[in-house]
Formats: sequence, structure tokens, C-alpha cells
Amino acid sequence: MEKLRKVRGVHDLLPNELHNHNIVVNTGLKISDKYNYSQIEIPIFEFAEVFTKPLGKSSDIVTKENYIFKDRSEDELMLRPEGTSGVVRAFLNAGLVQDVPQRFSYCGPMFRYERPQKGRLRQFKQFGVECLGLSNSMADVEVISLGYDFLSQLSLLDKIDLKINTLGDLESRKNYKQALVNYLNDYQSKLSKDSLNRLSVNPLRILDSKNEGDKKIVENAPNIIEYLNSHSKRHFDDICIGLDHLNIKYTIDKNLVRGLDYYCHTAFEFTTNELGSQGTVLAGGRYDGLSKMLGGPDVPGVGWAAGIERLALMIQSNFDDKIDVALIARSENINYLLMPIMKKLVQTEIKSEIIYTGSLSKKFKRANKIRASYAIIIGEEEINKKLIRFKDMKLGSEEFLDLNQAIKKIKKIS
RNA sequence: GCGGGUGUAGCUCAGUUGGUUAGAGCGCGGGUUUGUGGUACCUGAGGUCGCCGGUUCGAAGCCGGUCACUCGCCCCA
Repeated sequence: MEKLRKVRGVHDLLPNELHNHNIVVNTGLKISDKYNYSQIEIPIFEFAEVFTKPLGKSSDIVTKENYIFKDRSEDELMLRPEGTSGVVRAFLNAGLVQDVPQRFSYCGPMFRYERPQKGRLRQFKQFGVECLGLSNSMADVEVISLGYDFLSQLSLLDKIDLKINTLGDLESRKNYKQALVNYLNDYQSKLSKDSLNRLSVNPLRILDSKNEGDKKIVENAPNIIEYLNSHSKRHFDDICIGLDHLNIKYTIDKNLVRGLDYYCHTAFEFTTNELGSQGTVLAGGRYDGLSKMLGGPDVPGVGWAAGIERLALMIQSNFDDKIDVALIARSENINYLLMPIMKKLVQTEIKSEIIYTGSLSKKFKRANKIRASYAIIIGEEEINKKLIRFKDMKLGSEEFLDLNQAIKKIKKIS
């Protein structure tokens, strides 16, 4: 077995697990389409700077969690750790700046070299949406509403809370950062080691520290709301009003911040306490500066990404792998008669399996195991009558029918 | 990257203070049933006890290392 190890933090998706993933993705695609978000697909690797520039030099995603490698032409490439940067890059490359707003959805694998935990893998999948070209606060509301409906359709709303906050625009954030650092400087001796380090690198991150001592200090820290300029304040207020009008419940969490540099204004998170410490199930925000960081023009954007594995862990579904018909020949030398029958069934959208080997008893055991609703049996007697034997596996009843009659019976009930 | 827990059959787990051929249930194969499944009974296969090393007359159990999983931290979806 030693040789068959798989790489740490990656998962195989067997049919029953993949089934849940597909439910999540298909639900996302369907609801996004109704909001007029069109699915796109972009590469799973890019030039490293597509991610390093916008995500920020201080973010863990870039500094210690990246999968960076050089290809044969010595280009520095990176497996994508998130979707937004690549979507915006694609948007810019396609020249769609001329044609805004653009609304996209995407899904696929992301890569982060982290310590694996439940709901946290090194290769994991996200489903996300991005709305590009709108600075209007209603775009934020639209995107949150889409996320809300998505979770609603997965029947997860009662297990999930929505938290929102604002980071303000650049000016507001700069003022706030200064005030925060001034406040925290008085507590340097009491801050945790991590937070002390963040004080110079990314002080906002201290706000969502889970260290108990830090939490106490942060309780009385200045509130960003009070440092917002009028534009930022209005943007945030409008979002709250918009959500209120949709009856979407939320709590304002003044300590909710984002680790990535490109965020501004709105930050939001849908969280659950059912997944241990990996409680964030869908999160996003506004990223007006991202396009410029990539070297493009100023294009505002809002969006979110959801963890497909995390959602798949939460949804209730029973993987139903039963089939309509088991096809059985009485002896193996007439197996060739089964394939034409199967073809006919396939054409009428009936799902079947031919059971090729074993004694008749074994074949029925197999038919039972694959949970066939019916069995079609052929043998000498059936060939002579030019009919098939049709068995209802649930009732145990059998009758001689021609294939068309059997198809009608199968169709009627299934 | 840091700290705690776990690792025995395909799955869920027993296995006494270290003692001889390592167990159960489920699942899987064969049979009771040479033209009929589900239930029942009979029966069989499947383990280098995660891996490497050490202690010991003797290790699944102790010690060290390593790998994986898991929980928490960091971080994030």
C-alpha cells in the first residue's frame, strides 16, 4: 500500500461523494443563471504575479501556501489559490472593459499548501460569482442575495448565519488603520505573538484573532464605522437597507476583515458551526482595486466564493444508484441477445445493466444488489415464444411480454 | 509551520499487567437451490497489527523516529 499513497490533502471523489458535489455545483449554476451570471472557465494555473500582485505580499496564501513552479521555459507559474484574480485577468484580456457590467460564475479546483483538516484540503473546489463594472452598492446586495438564495436552495439557511462588515475605501481604511495602531500600541505587551507581528504587517487582521487575550483588547478598539468618510458610510448603509428590504437577516461584525489586499468596502461571510473551525462556507466582498493591481484600468467588482466540499458535507442527500432493469440470459451462450435489448432500452432512456456471468441464482442476486426495479430474462422457452420474461423485482411477479409492452410498463411506473 | 488525539481484515471496531496458530459484526466468495433474488442456515477467502528502528527470551500493546488521518492554532472557502 505504501506505493499507492496519494498526495497529502487531496481527495478522490467516489460516485456517492461526487453526487453531493454535483448537487452543490448544479444548484449554484442554476440560481446564478437566473441572476444572469454566465458560467466561464479559466486556467487552473497562471503567471504567478496574477495572484501575488493582488493578494498582497503579506497574505499567507502568497507567502506560505502557494504552489509555485517553473515550467520548461522558466516561466514562474502558480496553481490558482482562488478564483477572483483569474476571472478579472480573463475579463481584462478579453477586452470586456468596454462592455460592462459583466456577470460571471465559475467553479473548479483551487490549490493551497495548508495543513489539511476536515473541510480544508490542499486541492479543493470553489463555486464563485463575480460582478464586474458596477460600483453601485446594489451590486453588493445583488451578489449577497444570490449567495443567500444559493444556500437557501441547498436547504442550509437554518444552519448558516450571515455576517457583514465594511472596510471602507482606501482613505477611510488608512485613517482607521492609524487609529487602530495607535490604540493597539498601548497594549503591545499584552498582545499575542502573532498579533504583535501583525501590528506592523496587517493590523486589521488582529481584529479577528481568536486569541482570548487579543479578543479582550479588541473589544474596546476603535470601530471602523466611525472612521468611514461619507461616501463609504453611505455605501455601507445602502447595503444594509437593501438587505433589510429583502428580509435577509445579517449581523454586522465590526471585527470581520479579509486577509487579502484587494478587498475594500463590503466584506461578508456565511458561516456555520457544524464544520468545526472551518465554519466559513461562502465569503466575499468588494474589490474595486483589483483590476488596477493587475495593471488594468479601474474596474470595480464584487463577488464571492463558496467551498464546495464544505457545502457538500452539509447537505442531506441520498445517492440513489438504483437502475430500472437487469438483463439476464439463462445461459451465457445467448448473452449476445441481450445487447440489442439494452440498446432499445437506452433509446427509450431506460437505465439497465446486463448481468453476464454466474448461475441464474447468482444473476438474480446481482440484480437485487444493484437494486433493479425489473428484470428481463431470456432463455429457450422465451426464444421459442418470441417474447421476453418480465419480472417485477419488488412483487416477484413474472409475465411473458414483447419488449415494447415491457418498455411501456417500465415507463409507466418509473 | 505549531500543539493534542488516532492508526489492527474492504468497512465499523474488540484484543486483559508484553506470552504460543490475532478476533467479532457487516461486506465479499462458494453452497443449501443443475430455470429465480431479497430472509434463513452452512461454509470459505481476506491481516508483513501504518512504516522503520530499538528494548525484551518474547511486541498489536513499551520506547524513538517517520508517514497518514483527525481536532485545535495560524490562515481561509
